[in-house]
Amino acid sequence: MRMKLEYSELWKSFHDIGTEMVITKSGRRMFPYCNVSVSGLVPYAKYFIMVDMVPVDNSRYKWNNEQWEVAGKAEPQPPFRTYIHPDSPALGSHWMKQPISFLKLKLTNNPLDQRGHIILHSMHRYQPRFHVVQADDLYSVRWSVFQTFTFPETSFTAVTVYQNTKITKLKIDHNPFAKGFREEGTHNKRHRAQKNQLCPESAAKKLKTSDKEPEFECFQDVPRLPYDPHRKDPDTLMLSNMTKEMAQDSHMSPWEEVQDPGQSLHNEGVMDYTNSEQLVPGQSNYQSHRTQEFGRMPSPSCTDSQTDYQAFESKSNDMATVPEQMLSRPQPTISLDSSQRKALDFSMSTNIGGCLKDRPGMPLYSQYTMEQPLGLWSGALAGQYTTSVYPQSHPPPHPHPSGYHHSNMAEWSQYSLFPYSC
DNA sequence: TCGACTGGCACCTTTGAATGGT
DNA sequence: AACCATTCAAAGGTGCCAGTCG
Repeated sequence: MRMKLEYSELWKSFHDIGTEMVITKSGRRMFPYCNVSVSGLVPYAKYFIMVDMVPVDNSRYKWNNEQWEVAGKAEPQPPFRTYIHPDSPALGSHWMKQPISFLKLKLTNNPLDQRGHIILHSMHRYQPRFHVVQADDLYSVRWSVFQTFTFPETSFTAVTVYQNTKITKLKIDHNPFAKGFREEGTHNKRHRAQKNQLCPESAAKKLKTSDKEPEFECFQDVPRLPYDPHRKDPDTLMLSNMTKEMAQDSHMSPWEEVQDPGQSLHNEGVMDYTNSEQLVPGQSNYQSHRTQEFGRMPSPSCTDSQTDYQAFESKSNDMATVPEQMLSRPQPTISLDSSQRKALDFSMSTNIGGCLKDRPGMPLYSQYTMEQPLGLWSGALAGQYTTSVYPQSHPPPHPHPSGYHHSNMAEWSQYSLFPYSC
């Protein structure tokens, strides 16, 4: 299986300066947005394609003297969300037919967001990850074969206001929605429009004829992102029928059930971000490699801490080395007796995203899921949970502070729980 | 005091319904 | 009746900026 980032030259032009993505309370699209093409899928097998964003490091940044510099430790990670491409699940032939667009993926800084947007912290760096999961439906995603792809040039700093004016200019130059801010000689269109207020009809007419081409415009040497007006963007569907059905079944928003839980798609067990504390953007820190992970979601019956994750170094330029820390990933699963479930249920109802009140001074961010695929909200009856509770001071390793969790929790990890979570 | 954030604004694109012509 | 092209308004995506907040 191969994945290629479309318009990587445009991404690189942003990356060279230090990509920034605006995040807003209501959600903001990315620009450039993620667009990938895949090959090597089994044409008649069904796949889910997903995206999530992982912190690049454990730092918060500030823009100072025309450059990014570390401004302290990262804030506690907000609820972790995974964006499922709305075509999912679809046949391999469908995914390989044309590039896969994540145009409508939105980023927000609202930790209480109910619309399924990916929640990020401002002034933190993130790296998008693309997951290809071979699964017939959401119920089997949990333990299906998957591969994860990462493109270093897509990393970015989340901001509420652009810091680097060069980034602002690049965005204005290439994003059609920002056309109104482009310069035209000494005056931009905004100024011209103000003049045309005396004669709005002629101004509108002029715009209608001259600004017709609905494409991403690229100046100089930056490639264009083509726009096909005849293509019905699959993103407009927003959710697959499967997801909608699940939502209807549960009388909840699909996002609330599927994506809201703040769970990582895959076990990022020993991701160690602490070694990458550096200025962003580094002047020459662009890494030309691609990373790719291989794995299998654990069997529901597997309760061991280790699974058969594999990774290998790719020979191609598009798929290069796998970070060493990804080679082994713990997969803790625990079975709880009734008293433990009771304690966990109490914790779920009182402490999600907050602190364990009975452990003052030990702020926690809690995530809980149920292992049984059909258990969903009644999963307590199944008696099997996968859970992670970790300090807000991201990242650990940190001695696990909780009293009722897997022994492997000392190894900092965020467990693979998607999508059965709450 | 200052940096981060928010909401409103003007400008723009996108979308889909309505309309008319072939 | 079906198809296509055009028009139009509404919805929504942009960056900017003044004000607010911590």
